[in-house]
Amino acid sequence: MNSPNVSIQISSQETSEIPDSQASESLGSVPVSMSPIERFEEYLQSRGQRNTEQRRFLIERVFSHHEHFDADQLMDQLPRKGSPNYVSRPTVYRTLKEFVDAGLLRSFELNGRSVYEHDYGYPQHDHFYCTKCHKLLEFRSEAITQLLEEIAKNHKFRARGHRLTVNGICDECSKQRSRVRRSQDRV
Amino acid sequence: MNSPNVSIQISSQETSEIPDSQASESLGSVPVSMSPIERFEEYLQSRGQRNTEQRRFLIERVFSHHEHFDADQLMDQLPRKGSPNYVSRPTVYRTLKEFVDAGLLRSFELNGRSVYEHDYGYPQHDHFYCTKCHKLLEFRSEAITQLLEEIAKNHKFRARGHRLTVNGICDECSKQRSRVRRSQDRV
DNA sequence: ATCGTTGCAAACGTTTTGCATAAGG
DNA sequence: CCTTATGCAAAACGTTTGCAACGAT
Repeated sequence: MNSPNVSIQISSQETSEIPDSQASESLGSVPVSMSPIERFEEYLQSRGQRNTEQRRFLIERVFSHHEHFDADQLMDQLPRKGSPNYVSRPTVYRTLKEFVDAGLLRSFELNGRSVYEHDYGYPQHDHFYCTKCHKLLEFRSEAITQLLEEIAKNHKFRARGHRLTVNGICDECSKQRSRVRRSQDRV
Repeated sequence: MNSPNVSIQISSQETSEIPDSQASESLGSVPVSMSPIERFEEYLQSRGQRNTEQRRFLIERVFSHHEHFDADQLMDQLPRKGSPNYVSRPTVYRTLKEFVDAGLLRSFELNGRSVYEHDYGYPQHDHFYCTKCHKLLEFRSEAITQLLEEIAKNHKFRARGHRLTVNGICDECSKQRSRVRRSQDRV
């Protein structure tokens, strides 16, 4: 495999200032009253689409735990061809796209693949990406959102969201520094 | 073509606070005394690599003007097969990767392709991405860099840089809003 | 009965590779 | 000369598509 899969850890220690409550209008997430499943059903209905077994199965899996994943990782967790709830690769891709359209998931690109994460009902956050262990760590900062809103306003840019990834070395990897040391990582 | 090519405009109106001078240690760019070409020569020497005609030609092209580009866009500007300074596609890809390794270029992914931009000697900045006209606009904010450094420190994360893209609609497209209006953009 | 959805296979677009030849040092 | 770099062709990668069969409404 070329690019390593990405694992996830949540680091939710609020970083600074204002607690995350009133999610901001243009850059934050939206308060929630339905479950993802209900929300998706509504979405499908509103567009004359059908609530199939595969879609039901996938949404259940995807929202059963909070984790970042890509299409491959999701497929790996699903029943194999021949087993009861098999879902084909194209359908997985198609359905993930629908989840994004429906506002249930957000996606971003990392190492040449699309990574998905919960959006619906999940607070705005950004990521640290450890270039050593390839873990993706979440962090929240209302200050970033506010700062970006201000900057966007100054530039007359109508912001609809942002993608921010801070690259570097996570605490864990920093500590292991002198452990194995293969050849010396290019920085 | 699947994903639209990305054009670039620079919007360097400083957004707030501190002027960009002392580029910060871990997240900013580094002050410069050599030209990109000299710097690359040094890099090659230090690794026992060769300064070939193709590399010289490419670095000259890439640094002749400041613009974002992807491999395709670069290839389009280069001489065709048969012409004097033809450089093959694999070599373009290999060389771009070297430029990144050498610290001359930075790259990020957009719509499933790698986009490159000057790094060496170019100040830290981030981007607005207009989802309507697919233009990439630069903006600079020292405040973001500082905020991220603080957040990283709080999380014991050793930051080595970041990627930030604010998505939305640029001023120009906002004004044209009611002009054509194809179907109503999904938000 | 209709029309959206699925699985399959095969395509796609971007990037990478193996290898023989060319050329820098 | 020795080794790295190049160009070619072909592969690999993640993702998407056309289409016939299927299934929800």
